[in-house]
Amino acid sequence: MKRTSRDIRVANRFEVLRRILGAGPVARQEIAADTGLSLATVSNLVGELLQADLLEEVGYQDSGGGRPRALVAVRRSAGMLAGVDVAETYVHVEIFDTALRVLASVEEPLHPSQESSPAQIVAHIVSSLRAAADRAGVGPEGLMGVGVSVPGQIDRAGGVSVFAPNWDWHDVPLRAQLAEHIGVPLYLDNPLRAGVLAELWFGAGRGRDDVAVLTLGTGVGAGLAVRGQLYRGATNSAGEWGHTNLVMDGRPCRCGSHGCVEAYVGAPGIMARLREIAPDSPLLRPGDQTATIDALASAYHAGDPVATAVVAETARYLAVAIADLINILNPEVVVLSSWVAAKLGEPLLARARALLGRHALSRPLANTEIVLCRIEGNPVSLGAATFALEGYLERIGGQVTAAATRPRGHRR
Amino acid sequence: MKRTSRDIRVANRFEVLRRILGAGPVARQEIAADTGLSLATVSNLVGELLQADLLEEVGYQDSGGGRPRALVAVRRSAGMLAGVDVAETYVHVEIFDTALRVLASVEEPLHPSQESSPAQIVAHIVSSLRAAADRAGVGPEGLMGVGVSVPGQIDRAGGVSVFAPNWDWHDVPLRAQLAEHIGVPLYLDNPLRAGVLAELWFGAGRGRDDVAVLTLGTGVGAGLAVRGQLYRGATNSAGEWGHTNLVMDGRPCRCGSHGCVEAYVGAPGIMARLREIAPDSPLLRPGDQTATIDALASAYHAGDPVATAVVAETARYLAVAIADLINILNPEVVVLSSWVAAKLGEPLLARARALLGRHALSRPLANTEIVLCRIEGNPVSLGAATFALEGYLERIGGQVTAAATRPRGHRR
DNA sequence: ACTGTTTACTCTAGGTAATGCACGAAAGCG
DNA sequence: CGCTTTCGTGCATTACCTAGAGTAAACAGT
Repeated sequence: MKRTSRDIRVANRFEVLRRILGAGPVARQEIAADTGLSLATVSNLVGELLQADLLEEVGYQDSGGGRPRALVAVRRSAGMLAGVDVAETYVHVEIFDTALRVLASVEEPLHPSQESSPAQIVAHIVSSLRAAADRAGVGPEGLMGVGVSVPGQIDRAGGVSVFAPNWDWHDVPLRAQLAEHIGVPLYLDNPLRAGVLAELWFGAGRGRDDVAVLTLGTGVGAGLAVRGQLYRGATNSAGEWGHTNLVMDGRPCRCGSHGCVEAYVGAPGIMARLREIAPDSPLLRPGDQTATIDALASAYHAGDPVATAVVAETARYLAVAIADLINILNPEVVVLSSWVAAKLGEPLLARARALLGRHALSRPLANTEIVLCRIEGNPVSLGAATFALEGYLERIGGQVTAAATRPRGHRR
Repeated sequence: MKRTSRDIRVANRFEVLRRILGAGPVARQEIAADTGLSLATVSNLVGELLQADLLEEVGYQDSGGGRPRALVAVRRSAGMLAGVDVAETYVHVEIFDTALRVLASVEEPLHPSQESSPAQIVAHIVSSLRAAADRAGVGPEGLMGVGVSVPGQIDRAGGVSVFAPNWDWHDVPLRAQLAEHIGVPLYLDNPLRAGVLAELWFGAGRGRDDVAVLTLGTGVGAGLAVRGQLYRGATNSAGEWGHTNLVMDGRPCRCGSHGCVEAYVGAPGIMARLREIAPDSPLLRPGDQTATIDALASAYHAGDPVATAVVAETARYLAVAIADLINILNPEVVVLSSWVAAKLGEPLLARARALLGRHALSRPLANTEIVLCRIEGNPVSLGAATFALEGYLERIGGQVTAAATRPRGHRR
């Protein structure tokens, strides 16, 4: 692992921009105090970002007798980024401004049975990206970068979908295929990693070193961050928490193994539990996970005993699985994300919390914050766009150091 | 996580010394090629280490017509380090030379029922350290540093044993108490972290980024390394793999939970299995884990069906638990260490390997090497001494750059 | 208005690191 | 005794971060 001083610079650049994004208009002094960097360095980095037109000075803050503090904020019109979330049943594209606020979004459905070839998926990505960019008033070539999240295992550096079980893809050079249609920098990765990036920049992971972001949806997994940076593992497939063991020789899992976490706390697992508890329940919508989870959520809030039993039992499994993660990784914060967490997260987490003490070691547990994802909109497309933002930040800067902000044009 | 250029320097210093320790006498050129550092930088770092007397030039290598390459090696007489492994039933001290070869070792037994106060343990550490240093021909004050591994959770920076379940210690300021008797730098941590440090410097973890070292003994746990560095987690308690779930509502574990990995693959767990399979087996030595595991090992090699069944069943559990770790962490290498692995590791690993494919995802599994610990002697005291070595390396250097090795005193 | 005070920012110098390049060192070869 | 080859190191350069000096922009009291 070759480390260079450039890495420090880039990390500091990330950090400064993150603070500004998180705190809105903010003074240099405050950034310096928060990051522990010297004021000179912050001033330098801010100058760099100002010159790159990513920031602007937006006002002044009285400082009680002295020179007022200039407040810097992200120049939202500096450019646009796109984040693409490709899932089994849809392609979701969002266009963001440089403050990562959604400007436009487009979703196209996918029909898993008929649409599974790379060419078809690529066509959907390209067409929905064009449509979204159009709505945001920019040509696709005007974007600063595009991040794409696709399920499965990704060779990020090569831009290759190494293996996507849902479409049975093997070594599909997705980035190259997309590059034929899109002439801006492309970043490919998977939803777990996009999710953790979104939390690190905009969610509960801000300013934290060690983070686990649990994706609770149809599939289940964890995105991990270590020392403030996304952790990928040896082959970019760390975080497959959904396929760790929960019950020896338990339910079969779609991964081929038995007793995986996913088989118990993923949406199909929850449906199976509902079927076990009440085979004829009207809450059960065969073939429709979303509707079933929705029905469970509203029945739970209405006090329905079947829904309560399903939630309680699911929380029992979830608690054990979260405890495992806490014991192994000792993270500062664990975030529950994705659609099952959005719909059922609150009762699941409340009940799981009460059980965690039975399984997690008490000291790591006491030092771990467990929260629901608070990011509005789709964290995966946000995270994908953040890959593009990071890529852009890595490219800027260099020889720019001196006298970047000379003409101030101050009031009066 | 504040990163500074000093960290880079220290990391490079570690890396260079690691190569020299691993490869024996080696030329600067080779180090540069291996590490990717420029020859100038390597020369600079080597000069620094030469001036600190940690290295010496030991010979020359013909280079076919040109100036011969000078070979540098560790000057083993440069000083001594101590590593202390404190366990439930013994205190084991080893004195090492600067190449981390054992010069002397002393072991004192502990009687857990009578000796559990910090003062008693400290007395044992101090007395055995004095005895060992004496055998190595050095006063305890002549050591370059002492690393101490004690079980439980450690506040490394503060040198405090935060919690040690076996002695029911809470917040014992062990380093301060030891410092009253030992006037050299002291480093406190736990066996999991010592074990992974030993593997990173001297074992299967050399040159690897992401490593998991499994400790299979009475207790079970994992030491983790990420990006080539020990991973501690938020409160220095990452790696408690032994207390992750293997069987929902399974065997009670001494941690208070149920169904933990430790309860199935730790030595007491293996004994319990033997008792289940053959309650009257002569292999069973009640109250003596070591003898029982020894008996199992030799019976296994003699083809005994009971021992075979016990090993096979244990391997089933071990395979699942290792698969979990591979799926979550995607490490490059997994090392099986500690005394159960030493005695029974070969058959356990052979059988577990055959089962791993059923539980671990195939691509991460295919990229993970799983090996037995090849370190001779006690990896925990070696790792503890390595903490002291790292501390020493962090302190040296600074203004030393110029003309360090001028008088060469070349042959002829 | 003027002067001092306070606070914010920037510039310069200095320290640390890595590295490319050139030159001296140390061989072998004719 | 040059000539060639290959090492190793000093020096200059570049790229970081930081302390501290200096400058800018306010306010307060004469």
